[in-house]
Formats: sequence, structure tokens, C-alpha cells
Amino acid sequence: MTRALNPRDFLGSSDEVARMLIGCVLLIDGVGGRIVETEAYDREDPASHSFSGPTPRNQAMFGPPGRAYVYRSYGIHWCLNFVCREEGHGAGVLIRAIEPQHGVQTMRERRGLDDLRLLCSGPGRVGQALGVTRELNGCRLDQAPFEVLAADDVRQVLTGPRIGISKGVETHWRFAEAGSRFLSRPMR
DNA sequence: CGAACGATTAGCT
DNA sequence: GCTAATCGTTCGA
Repeated sequence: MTRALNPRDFLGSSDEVARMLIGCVLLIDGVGGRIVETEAYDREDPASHSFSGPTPRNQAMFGPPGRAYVYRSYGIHWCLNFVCREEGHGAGVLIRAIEPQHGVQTMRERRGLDDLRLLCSGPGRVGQALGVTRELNGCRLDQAPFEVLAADDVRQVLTGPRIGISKGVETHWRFAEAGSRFLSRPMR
């Protein structure tokens, strides 16, 4: 039996939650799979959207934990975060890569690709494959259309520097499942 | 109000 | 490896 995560599971610091999420299963309307790569962000973190305080875009990051924070990246991609820590803090975990398991055909159609390895290996790709849109911003992760299931097996988690940021480079808050073929980039 | 800049990706060299 | 695509958000004047 796999347990569904509830808001209490997201009370930890963003790096703790980001590590915990590796191996958990994320589904949106039944489509998704195993989370294999995450990154943590926090209010006291110059790389974070929340660093300069609440704005219209990042308000979900300052809302209750256990909900989604969705933002548009480079004017093109929808990226999905899980809000964590206490309400008002501004902490979150970016879902960077998933191992496709459920609704693979739907994901292939949304992505216009067949290659399993390229379906969800990057935050923008995850958004497209799982059908993430602005409407999901602020939605609870323990209610439809979301399902987040606790990891049922433990594998080694690697850490390293986050990708695509210019500040906070020294904070190694990227987490990935060791040996996964579905990472956005290999973990050194 | 204008302008710079992304928590990226795909496609080409 | 390099860069265009593409547009909402943020910040300075």
C-alpha cells in the first residue's frame, strides 16, 4: 500500500522536503510517475523567486504548505513547485524530472515525442507532459487532480548545485535519484 | 512606462 | 557547445 502525502509532510525545510520527495509518485489526473529530481528554494536564498518577498506571481509560495506553486518560465514553459515549510515563509521545491510510469501515451501526445527518456526530464517538460497550467497554482496536492504518493522503496539520493541560476550557486540544493536515466542532466 | 531578464528547451553546428 | 524563441514579471526612471 502506498500512502498519499498530506500537508503535514510538507512542513519541513525545503531541502528536507526536496530530498524526501525523491522516489515519491506524482500524478495529475492519473498521469505522471516517480519523482527523480528536485530542487529546493527558500526565502533566505538569493536564487529563489521568494527572496524579495511576496509579489503577485509568487504569492502561492507564501501560502499554505502542501500546495502547488506554478510559474511561467522564459515565457514558454509551466513549471511546478511544491510549497513547504510554514505558511508565509516562501519556501518551495521545484519538480525537475519524473520517471514516466502512468499515462505514458497521454504524455507522448502532449510532448509530441516517443522517447520515454525525453518525456519528463526537465521542469518545463514535466509541466507539458503532466498538463500543468496556471489553473493549478495554489491547488492542494492531496486533492484532485493531484496525487502525491510516498516513496515505497528507498534509493540513494545525490546532491549538487542547482541548474540555471546565477545567485546562490554555492547552495547545493539539487537532489536526484542515483543512477536514474530520467534526470534533466547527469548529476556529477 | 520602458526595458531587462529569466528556477528552459529544441534545434543546429 | 551556442542560440533563438517568447512573454510575464520585476524594477528603475
